[in-house]
Amino acid sequence: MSDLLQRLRDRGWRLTAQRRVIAEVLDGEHVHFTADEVHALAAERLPEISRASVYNTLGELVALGEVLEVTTDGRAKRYDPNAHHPHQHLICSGCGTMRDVRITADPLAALPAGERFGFAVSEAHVTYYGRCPDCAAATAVAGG
Amino acid sequence: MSDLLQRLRDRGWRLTAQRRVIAEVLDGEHVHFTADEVHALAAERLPEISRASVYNTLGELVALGEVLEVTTDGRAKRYDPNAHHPHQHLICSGCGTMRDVRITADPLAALPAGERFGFAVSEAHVTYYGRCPDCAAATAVAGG
DNA sequence: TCCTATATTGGACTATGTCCAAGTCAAGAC
DNA sequence: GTCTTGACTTGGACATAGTCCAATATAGGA
Ligand SMILES: [Mn+2]
Ligand SMILES: [Mn+2]
Ligand SMILES: [Zn+2]
Ligand SMILES: [Zn+2]
Repeated sequence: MSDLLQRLRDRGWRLTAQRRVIAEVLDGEHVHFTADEVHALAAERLPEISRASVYNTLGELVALGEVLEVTTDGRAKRYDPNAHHPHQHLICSGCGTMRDVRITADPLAALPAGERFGFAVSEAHVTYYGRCPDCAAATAVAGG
Repeated sequence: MSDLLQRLRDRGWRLTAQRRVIAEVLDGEHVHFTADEVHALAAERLPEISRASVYNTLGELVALGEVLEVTTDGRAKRYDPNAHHPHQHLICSGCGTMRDVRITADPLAALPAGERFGFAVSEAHVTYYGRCPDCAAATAVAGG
């Protein structure tokens, strides 16, 4: 049993077939699926799983802090199981691929007091944009 | 005539009543309205303006680089007329208020080569989260 | 004033996400 | 192993944000 499933059981969750396949789908590196992608991948193993269960389970995992919700484009939210290692994101503006990255400076230090408008600032998200190697190669072929 | 309307005319845009009121709505500091908010405010001056025209015009302004599209929560996109002065955003996690902020370090410098995965990285967006003074005061009263 | 390419409009349609009442089932009790 | 029950799942209705289109209107030049 995965660490995630064990933690969920410790919290009193019933380990249903639906929750197992969702946990399996979310197991991996650089995983940032949309709810519909999670549903499609889960349905490969458990064809009758419903969209409602996927949304329910993802929402609960986010509430527990086991999964992060990431919204970058104006499209569907993405679900990130890498919740226990703080990180930022690098996104390809061509294909949308998203990589986890770790940065070497604290972005909070770059926000001077005079720019805080009296807010109690607690968190910063940094999102990098660029072209991935695949998209750069495709542009080179197509565009000259 | 505003600078924005002048630039649009220079680009060959027809200056319709709809485009004028949308430009008026977008004139101000710390403006980050949703499309529906732009529509409601524009309709105060021009009641018959359609949602389609608001979406059309906002989309064109974004394509021209006159307005920035900002997506932070999973809700509606926000439209930011402050496109000619690079800035980042500070958002209240209580009420959603968004302020423009300028930071003192280049976030690109914090992303080491080993974390770039072969991407040609071109841009970074930093979003700060915290509680605004109003929401902090409300919490202090309600929560003790 | 007239013409016409461009812009606007209402409404149908798509995508994403939420909610609910009815049925199902995991897991503890025995 | 069987029973019991409250938690879980489900399909479908509903909500919100956004796109698209054919018909209509109009800005601005001739
Ligand atoms: Mn991630
Ligand atoms: Mn802004
Ligand atoms: Zn790419
Ligand atoms: Zn606030």
